Formats: sequence, structure tokens, C-alpha cells
Amino acid sequence: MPSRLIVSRELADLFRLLAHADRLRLIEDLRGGEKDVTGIAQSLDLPATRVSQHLALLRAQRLVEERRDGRNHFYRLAHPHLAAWVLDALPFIDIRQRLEDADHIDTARALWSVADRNPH
Amino acid sequence: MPSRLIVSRELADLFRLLAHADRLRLIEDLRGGEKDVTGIAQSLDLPATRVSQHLALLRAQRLVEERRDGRNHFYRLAHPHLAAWVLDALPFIDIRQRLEDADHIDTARALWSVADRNPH
DNA sequence: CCAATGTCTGCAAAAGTTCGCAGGCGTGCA
DNA sequence: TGCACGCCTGCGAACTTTTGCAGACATTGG
Repeated sequence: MPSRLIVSRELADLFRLLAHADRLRLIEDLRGGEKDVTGIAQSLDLPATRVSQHLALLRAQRLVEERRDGRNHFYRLAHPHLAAWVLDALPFIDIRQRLEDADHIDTARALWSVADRNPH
Repeated sequence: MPSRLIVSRELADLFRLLAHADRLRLIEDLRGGEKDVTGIAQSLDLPATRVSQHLALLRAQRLVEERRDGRNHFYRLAHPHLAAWVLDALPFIDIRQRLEDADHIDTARALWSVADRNPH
């Protein structure tokens, strides 16, 4: 029964792709809709080259899709539900370290949620 | 607004912990309830030392809890819902490579689900 | 007490990831 | 055509993770 092994490897690849704070922020940033590389770089405060490198990884596993318009490359989530699923992981993080109790998870979720689409 | 950065780092740590095929299999293996190290090692077909190393990582981030009985250490999921959440990621894996279409996701999910608690 | 068993930890080599930088490619504007 | 812009890729250095192995520790049975 090798399917299990195959599936676990596929899932591990996905988790590895998500195992980087900047890529997670990027995914949350795309929740509002498509955005070009420079726009993402500005809102995450990262060099555009690095954003492009992250996007190349996400693209390789079809987590984002690209649309070109002139010299700009616009990216969007291939699965819009992905961002919500990522936030569903909040209950599993070890809250002892930096957050005090379960209420703060809600605070964090709120902070990161739809309402908050201003500069930063 | 640094909370966002903090949360994304916490989430990235969690994803990094899950970004290993054997640890994912381990988590799925514990879905059925607690199990000792040797038992896990047998059902995953891995050396017990390695299982212990993986468990040490999962323990450090409070994803599993330990109960000792004599010389055996029994482990269980700290959040039983974790295993289900992991499987919710199946729609996001890139299915072109080894699986043909969406039906196979269901097959994979079924293969890995509750019914399947026989040897392997 | 001694030996066997089940598990844990430390270490170092191998493998993998991240990051900055240099240079390349395509597009648009003067 | 030439230049600036937006983005992409390749490369090497620094860092992190994985793995097997050797040895340690605690518990149990003889």
C-alpha cells in the first residue's frame, strides 16, 4: 500500500513550501486578490528579488497563478481557500511562548483578517 | 503592527514541523489513539531511534503528549483535530504529478482514513 | 545486583534551504 | 534605437535539517 507513502510525501512538500514566514505573509497578502511583484514586495517590506524567488517556488507547486500585463506580473492564489485553511492552524501553535492564552489567538486572527487591508 | 510577523513565524515553525513525510505518517498513525514508540516504529517501518527523534520535535512544540508506563512511553496527539486538518490540505497538493484527478484525492483520503487501521 | 529492554540524547556527515548579488530577458517610452 | 523598468534565474556562501550511530538513562525480571 504505497499510496500512503506517496500522499505523505506530497503533503510534506506542501508543508515545506508553507514553512517560511515570508511565504505565509505573501499568501495572506494575496487573499485580497491579485497583485504584482512590486506591490507584494512593498506591502511585505522585502526586496522584490526575494519575493520573486518565493513566487517561483509557489508557482512550481501551482499554489499561485500568474497573469502578465506589460512588464508587470500579477499573481493570485490558485486556491483562494488556502489562506483560510492556513489560519485554521492557529489553534495548534504553541501559545505559551509569545501569546498568553486562547483569546490572543482570536486577536491574531482578527489582526490578520479581512478588515485589515490598510497599508500596514 | 508586529503581531502579524510574530504569528507568521509561529505558523512557519508549525509548518516546518509538519514538513516531513514520516512525521505526517506518525501523526496519522496516532489518530487511532495513543501508541508507544516501538509500536509506531513498527507500523511506519522505521528505526525506533528515528521515531524517537521525530517525537522529540513534536513534543517540543506540544503537538504530542507523553504518558510513561514502565519502560514504555505512550504518545498521543495534543490536538486530535490536527490529523483531520492535515488531510484538509489534500485539495492543495499538485495532483498532476502522481494522481490523475480529483477523484483520486478522495481515494487517498479514504485510504488514509479511519477504516484503515490494519497492519499496513 | 546484573542483564535485557525501551527510549532518549549527542554528535558529525550529508543533504537541503535561504539569501544577496550579478546578470539576463522582455516590454514600453522617448 | 536606446534606455529604464519590472521581473526572472543562476550561483555561491551561510545556515538548517536529517540521518545513522554510539552511548546514556530508567525500568523490570532473574
